[in-house]
Amino acid sequence: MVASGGTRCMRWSQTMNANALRAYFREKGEETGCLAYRARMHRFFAELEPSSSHVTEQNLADRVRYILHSNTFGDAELERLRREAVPSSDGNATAGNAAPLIAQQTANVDAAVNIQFVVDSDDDGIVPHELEKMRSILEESMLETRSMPLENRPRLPRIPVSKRNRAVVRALNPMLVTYLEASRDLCETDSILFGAALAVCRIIGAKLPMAGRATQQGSAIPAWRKRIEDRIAKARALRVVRTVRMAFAGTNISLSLPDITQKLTERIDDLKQKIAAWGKRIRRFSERSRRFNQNRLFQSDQKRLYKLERPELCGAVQDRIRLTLSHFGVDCGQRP
DNA sequence: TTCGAAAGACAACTCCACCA
DNA sequence: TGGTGGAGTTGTCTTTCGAA
Repeated sequence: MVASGGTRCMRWSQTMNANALRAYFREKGEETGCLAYRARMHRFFAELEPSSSHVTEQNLADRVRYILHSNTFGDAELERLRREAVPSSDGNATAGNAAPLIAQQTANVDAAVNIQFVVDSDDDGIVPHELEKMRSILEESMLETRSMPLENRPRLPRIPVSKRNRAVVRALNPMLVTYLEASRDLCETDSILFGAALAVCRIIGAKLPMAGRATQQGSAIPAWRKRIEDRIAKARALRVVRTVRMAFAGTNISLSLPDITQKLTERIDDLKQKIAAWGKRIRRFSERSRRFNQNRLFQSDQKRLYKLERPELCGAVQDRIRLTLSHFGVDCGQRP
């Protein structure tokens, strides 16, 4: 990601976020307005995250502020990190109780994840003791969802359709009936259903992103472009004649027969044309996105656009002006 | 029906100016 | 020196639509 100023955006993982907070809490502690804590916090963060040497003091301070205001971590998790960094800090009673609860919940979830249950090959049934385990995960998930603010709910992944996953859903369905019948309003129904979906994810071991939208390692290259580039690489790596020669080795068929030669040539031409077409598609996309960005910058900040694109753009603009003027019969000389 | 492109909305992140 | 608001940029996700 490239943010304003042309520097590359980094992706902050949950571990880095936690370390940023550890450094913040450790150096800032309970004090307010303490002096030079940012430098100390920065040094401590560098110890915790040696690979993040490019993070500046200001970056780190911004990041801490962002984490604290964006619900990246829940209150209980924040309190836990604070107490971990500043052991003398007692915290308030609620948070103090919440931290062990979270720890316990995490432990439960860890234990629940990816149960190796036995699926009966005939009727997709699940053995009774696994059903009990699943029921307890379901109950935990629903309990958790009920007390969780909507914005803190994790984004659930799409679950691939498989015999195993279908069996889990089939096994959970009858368990939901009791809860749904007792549900008094839509909110409760919603919470039950979300809890059930969460339970399915946990049972099958699907990876759940952290609450509040996880930071994912993104790629600047769109997926379709990567696919085309792969295709091109594969097509280029293909040695048609050599492969065919190897395939026919040991037989009496000669590759120099006119019919075979013609077919090979056609195949090679076909591949070449495909590669050219794929390449053109990528170039069209690059050009389009370059123009799109220029237009957007032109609308928002012309000064900046000319500064960034000076050499080629100035030329292009001058050409355009010259063309317009010449259209009205004005001669403006040659370009330098 | 499936796949890919385009467009829009929103989230994530960075930088800078300003104030106390 | 630290805190903060706000602007700007880019990535990701979702929806829509057309082509195969």
